[in-house]
Amino acid sequence: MSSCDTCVVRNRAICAGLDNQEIAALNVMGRRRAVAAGEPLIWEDDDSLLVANVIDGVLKLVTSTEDGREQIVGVAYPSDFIGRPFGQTSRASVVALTDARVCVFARNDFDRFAREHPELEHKLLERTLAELDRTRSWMMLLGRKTAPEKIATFLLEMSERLDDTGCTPKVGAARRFSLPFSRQQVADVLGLTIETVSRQFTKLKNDGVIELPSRREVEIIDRGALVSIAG
Amino acid sequence: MSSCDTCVVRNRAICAGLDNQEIAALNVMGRRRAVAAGEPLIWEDDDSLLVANVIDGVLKLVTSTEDGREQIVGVAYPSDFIGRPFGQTSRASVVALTDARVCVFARNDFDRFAREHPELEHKLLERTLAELDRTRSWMMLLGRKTAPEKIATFLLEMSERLDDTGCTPKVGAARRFSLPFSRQQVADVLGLTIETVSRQFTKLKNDGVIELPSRREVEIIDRGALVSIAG
DNA sequence: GTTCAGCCTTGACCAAGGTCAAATCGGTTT
DNA sequence: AAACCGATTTGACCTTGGTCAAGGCTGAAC
Repeated sequence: MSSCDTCVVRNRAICAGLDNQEIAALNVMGRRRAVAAGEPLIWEDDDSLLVANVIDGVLKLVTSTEDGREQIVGVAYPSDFIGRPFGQTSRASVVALTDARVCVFARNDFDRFAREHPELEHKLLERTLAELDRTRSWMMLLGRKTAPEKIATFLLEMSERLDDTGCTPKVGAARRFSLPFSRQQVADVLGLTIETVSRQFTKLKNDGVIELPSRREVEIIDRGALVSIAG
Repeated sequence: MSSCDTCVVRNRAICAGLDNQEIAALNVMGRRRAVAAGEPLIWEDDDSLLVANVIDGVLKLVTSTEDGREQIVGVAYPSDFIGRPFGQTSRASVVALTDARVCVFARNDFDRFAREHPELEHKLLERTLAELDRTRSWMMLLGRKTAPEKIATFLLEMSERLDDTGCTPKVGAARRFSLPFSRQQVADVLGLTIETVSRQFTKLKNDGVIELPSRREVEIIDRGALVSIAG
């Protein structure tokens, strides 16, 4: 029995829709790997040697300047695809934010397999197009939104992606969730400093819009206010 | 004789590599269209009804907030593909910056054709992955770079994309070029205001890094300085 | 239970870049 | 040549968010 048979993201990842024979072939090429929180999986500007599906956990895609400034350019959740197929180098590092499990493939093998399986390439294309849409709307946030707008938008997006109630499949947005990000990482997503993030969080709490039961925990009290701040 | 036969981007656009029969089929589906400078081709949040290849000219992809702030999230040059295949809505408007010619397809027809021609989908995937890389490095610029760094990075990118010397195929970066952007549009690309853009241009001129022979014209005098400012 | 280290919050201050207003420039029309 | 108009530049001023420097929490280790 292949590990794909027991894969929890089997029907949501790009593997969905492949027939048994194809899954078997993929299964031979790939292997599961655990990545501890904080551990990198792919390095910026390195040769692109591997690609992967996220099984569980959350990972960040990050680019840095020489003088150490960081910008998180993407976040990968379970069933997301990471890495740069059909290209020589990766232009972002991939680092686990939480303990994560991924299903990794050598890029060469994956590229070859993908070219032979149009259905897989199609899935990858759809995912890449959706990611491009999401990335572009994040550009609007980075270029044109104020700090309060950025924070509100971020919290709303998180509440759609995460859910602490254990309710699966998710029904809309979560009221309460646990951030996979430290304050610094929130700052790196939004193009702000850690102090500004902290001050905006505190302000939302004081205004009764959110509760902060612990450092990573967020509870949305007044979603309407958040939507209106997000602009 | 099909218009593809005389198409100047025939070997660079996603049509490259298709056989004669495929080109003939595409040719039946598509039609050429002129878009005047300033004229929109696709509207944000509209149903995604068409996709296109750029034949010549430059177009911007732009998203706006309700209160009128704009962010240019992409720029399309000849041979680039625009529009949102395999999706119900477009998340950015596409507007011509210069007079442009495009080769448009009804999205439905294009989607169907693409699914039947894996080689075409592969080309589209490669292009989309490259665009995602470019978009992500622009996120770093928007989130983490200062105004002088943004302007310098922008001018260097423009000098690689544009060339007034008429030298084709291009040999490296142009020393002198004509911006397809107004000052306001430069501001909308970089997440700045028109005044800041103007001041930074003037400063670079006063420092002897660039010349500004006319409003749209730029000549790079000291590329090294520009690279060092870009960081 | 104490200690410790790392993360987070808060305050005082500062500067980059935004805002508002006016002047200037470059083309075009008359 | 004069008038005009939109785009750009420039100047004065101000706000947002960054910087720097203490403190305060919190959870893990002992």
